[in-house]
Amino acid sequence: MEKDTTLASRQEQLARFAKALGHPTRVAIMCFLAQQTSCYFGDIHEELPIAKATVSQHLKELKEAGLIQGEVETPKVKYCINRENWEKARSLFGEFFGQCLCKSGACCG
Amino acid sequence: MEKDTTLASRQEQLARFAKALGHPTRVAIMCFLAQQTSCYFGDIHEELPIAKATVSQHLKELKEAGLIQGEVETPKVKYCINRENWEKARSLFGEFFGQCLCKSGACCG
DNA sequence: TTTGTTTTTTGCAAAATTGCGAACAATAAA
DNA sequence: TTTATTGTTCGCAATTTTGCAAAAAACAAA
Repeated sequence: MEKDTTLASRQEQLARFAKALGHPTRVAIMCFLAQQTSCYFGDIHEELPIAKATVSQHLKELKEAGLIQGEVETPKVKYCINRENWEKARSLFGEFFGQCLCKSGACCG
Repeated sequence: MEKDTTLASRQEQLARFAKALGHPTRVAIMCFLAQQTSCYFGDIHEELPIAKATVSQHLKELKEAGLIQGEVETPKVKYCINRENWEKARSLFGEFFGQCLCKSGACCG
């Protein structure tokens, strides 16, 4: 089973990542995770002015998008960026913004 | 009135852009606009397997996020990327993915 | 076993998103 | 004026998202 790298599938993957980043709280979580060595649930919750159930929900979405991963260290849970997928996202966004710079002089004006 | 460049406001702006890009159809529209010299509504609609009302709705959201702009050329409407905001988005995503590369050796593992 | 700690899940309500057909708006052409 | 052309808006339904409190899960410690 080969990896699907068609334009459509890359666009879908980009949209999936973008959707996960489409909420300020989730962007804040990603930035926080990127700058911390310890990243337990409680640390993340402490940073945010929202209920822990809500934090958990946002973490779940980031996890399902593949941007982060969680590791149980009973009774805590340590969260971190999923480096492999993070790199994939970086690459897709890079390609997206690269090709969309109107090289051909397209666009209005 | 100064421009707000706090971390929180940049995160919010990034989330707004990301949210607009959080749907495969809208990503496809952006890619299409970036590669065309003519970009009338009809051309965009032709590319997509969805009703024109739906296309119009997606264009409206991209416009409200500031990523594109429309210009009436009766009876058509010409759409194009909003270069200024596009550059702003590119910069924000660049910063985001740049700082989140785990420079400090943070993250698990 | 009971208690305590940490996080997830559940249940609920409000709001937003998605998609479509039909109706409408704006203008040019016949 | 009537007719065509091109897009937008409206009204509707189905689904998803967002946020929270309360309950549940998982396990260590007393």
